[in-house]
Amino acid sequence: MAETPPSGESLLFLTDEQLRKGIEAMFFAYRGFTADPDRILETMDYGRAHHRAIHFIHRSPGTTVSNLLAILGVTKQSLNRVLRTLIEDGLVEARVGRRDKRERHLHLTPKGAELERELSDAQRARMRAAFRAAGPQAVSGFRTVLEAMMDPEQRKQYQGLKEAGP
Amino acid sequence: MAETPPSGESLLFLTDEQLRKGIEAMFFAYRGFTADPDRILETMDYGRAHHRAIHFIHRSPGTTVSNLLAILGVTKQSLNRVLRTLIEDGLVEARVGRRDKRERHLHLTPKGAELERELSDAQRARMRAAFRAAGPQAVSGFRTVLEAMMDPEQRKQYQGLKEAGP
DNA sequence: AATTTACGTCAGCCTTGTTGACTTTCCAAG
DNA sequence: CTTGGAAAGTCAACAAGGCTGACGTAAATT
Repeated sequence: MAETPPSGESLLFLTDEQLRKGIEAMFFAYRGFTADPDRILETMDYGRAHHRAIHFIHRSPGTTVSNLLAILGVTKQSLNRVLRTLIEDGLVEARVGRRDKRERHLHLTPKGAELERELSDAQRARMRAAFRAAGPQAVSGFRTVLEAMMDPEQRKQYQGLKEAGP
Repeated sequence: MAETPPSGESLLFLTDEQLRKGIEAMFFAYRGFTADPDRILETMDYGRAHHRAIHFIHRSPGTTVSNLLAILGVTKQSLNRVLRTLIEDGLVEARVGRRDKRERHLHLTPKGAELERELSDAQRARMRAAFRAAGPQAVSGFRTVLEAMMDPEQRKQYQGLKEAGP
């Protein structure tokens, strides 16, 4: 495909029209991105907020409530409502910290892990199809732009949440 | 089922881990994407729903309510609430259709256009910075992947809303 | 001992989405 | 001309999921 040369002249990809296309691409794609899990969730009593909590607990088992708060960027009251139902329904387990007993370390139960798999399977299937159709080079660009679009704090969360903290 | 075996060349960009990164990139980037307009909107009595309406009316002046409904993917009751306040506040004008007087053709007033500019300036600034940092090739990939991630209907809206319909 | 931190909870509010039922307007087909 | 149905608007009721503020408790820190 005819890529623009990296020389200084073609800054055409920065025109307002191109930017508007980018903005709308984000809007429409995000809808597609959430559509599949949403369909699954709406058959249960859960919503997108539950999905997010489950996703990040799965990603970082043993993470604390305040860690999750920082990642999700919501208030503790809002998160607590979600977390409470997940714990009541036996999808999430909150273990009191060994070293610091004020902390609650969050884990998915087998049942929670099962729902997580169901949700992320659906979401990954779409992402995989999109990735495959677009090819590795496009995927690389996709990730580069998205990362550049994040707030610095969010970028840090994105890059390095390998360990759940001390 | 198992992973598709790497057919010679690396399909490593389709691993579950890579897909998970893509999923989280979408999540965090979308937050950044909406952050700037949200900050502006919260000082007024408006929310993200108002922004979306204003954006698409600006994009397709004279669009009808049902057009907007299809683009935004919400119920007319939900859209109507937003639209009503925008009309009351003098940001949007609803002109009765000439050919079909049931239709309302939506236009931004000067005041509405001013808010649109303020909002999209903020959003474009971030998008521009991200595009510039990533480069044209990455931007191309970004758009390719996002497009592949949309639902077919959304993709159609994305590609061809040049004209406001018959 | 006093303060700070982590978490939970109650109460109340807002935005933005949903359904369902109903009316008005008006184009177009019979 | 009548009528069916599409387009638009409205009212009512409700839910999810954000928010703030206030308060309580246990545990760690100073």
